[in-house]
Amino acid sequence: MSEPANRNSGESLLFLTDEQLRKGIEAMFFAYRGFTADPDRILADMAYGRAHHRAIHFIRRSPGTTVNNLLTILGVTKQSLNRVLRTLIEDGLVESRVGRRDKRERHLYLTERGADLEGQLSDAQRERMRAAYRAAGPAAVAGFRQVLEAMMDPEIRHHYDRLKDGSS
Amino acid sequence: MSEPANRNSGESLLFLTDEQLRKGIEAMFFAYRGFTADPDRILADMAYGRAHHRAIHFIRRSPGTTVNNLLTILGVTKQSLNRVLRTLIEDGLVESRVGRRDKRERHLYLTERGADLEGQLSDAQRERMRAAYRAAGPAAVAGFRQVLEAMMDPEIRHHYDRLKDGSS
DNA sequence: CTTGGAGTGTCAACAAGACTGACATATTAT
DNA sequence: ATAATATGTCAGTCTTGTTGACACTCCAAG
Repeated sequence: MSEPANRNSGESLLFLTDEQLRKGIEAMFFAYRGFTADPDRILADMAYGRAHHRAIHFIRRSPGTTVNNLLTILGVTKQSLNRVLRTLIEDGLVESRVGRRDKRERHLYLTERGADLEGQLSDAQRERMRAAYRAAGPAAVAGFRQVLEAMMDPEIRHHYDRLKDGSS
Repeated sequence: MSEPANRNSGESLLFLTDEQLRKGIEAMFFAYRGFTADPDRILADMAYGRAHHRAIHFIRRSPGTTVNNLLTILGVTKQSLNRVLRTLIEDGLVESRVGRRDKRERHLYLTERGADLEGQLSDAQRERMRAAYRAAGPAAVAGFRQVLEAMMDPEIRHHYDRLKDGSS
């Protein structure tokens, strides 16, 4: 193929072979396995799974969020989320309060016990993230976030951006 | 909280708050959704799922790989993989050849039809990866890979490193 | 005030894809 | 010969996702 010999450095560095992209795809696959490994190990001992982890993560992140909002963020059906929420509420990890303005809505909060579990799971996951950040260095971390953000669907990106940012 | 006012820049930039790490965790979660979205859409029309995609990806990557090897890379049980492989072989997307040195082993190859599907799925996934790489720039891509690699379990990292690298 | 629609909860049925455990069969290594 | 390895398969379970249907509460528009 007739690739021009000289271009500016930005463009030439952005000539990406299929093999380079493939390696990036594999990095995502393997890294995600590591990313979920620690919480999964903790959850395996209890009657909970990854879905419960996700629910309590985002409830802790946005206390008082509604079921519908959580639905959108998690990208699952209400039936699927409801099963998870029901067990968490029954077990006393999550509290569901009827909305005062709109009584159809349920606002979700972690109980003390729920916050305990969330902390335990988050600690494990953050520890791995922290170790990876330290190993890679600050510049790498910035790049990491940039690429991940560019990989999100625009709608999802919108929800992501609305979550409190810890970069300040 | 007696943080020394002056440290070297590397250390001070590596002081990571829980909120910063939390944001990174969420970035992984949302980005992985985008990462799998395109192949999932294609597969939804067929009788295949994400598990089939993973299998043919790594068969295409390491033609002639054995069942046991694939098992380790994918991190699933042989029963789980066998179900997937069986359908792929029955449908003529994957060929299983008895090993010539060790006749217990089965070496796996994509057929022409299998390679077609693999290409279709990979094209979609690579396109998103390429777009994200372009949007973030070359420096970000390097950091992205560094952090992901540091996040992998050491054993898995070993398998990852052994796959052909496209960075040359 | 009635009616329509939105937000929520719940029931039932189902499917993908993971798991464990047990067992069969070749084949190779000791 | 015997033990270990590589694979395949059957049976059962679990988590987590899906559709579809239906009821209830509440808000807002007519």
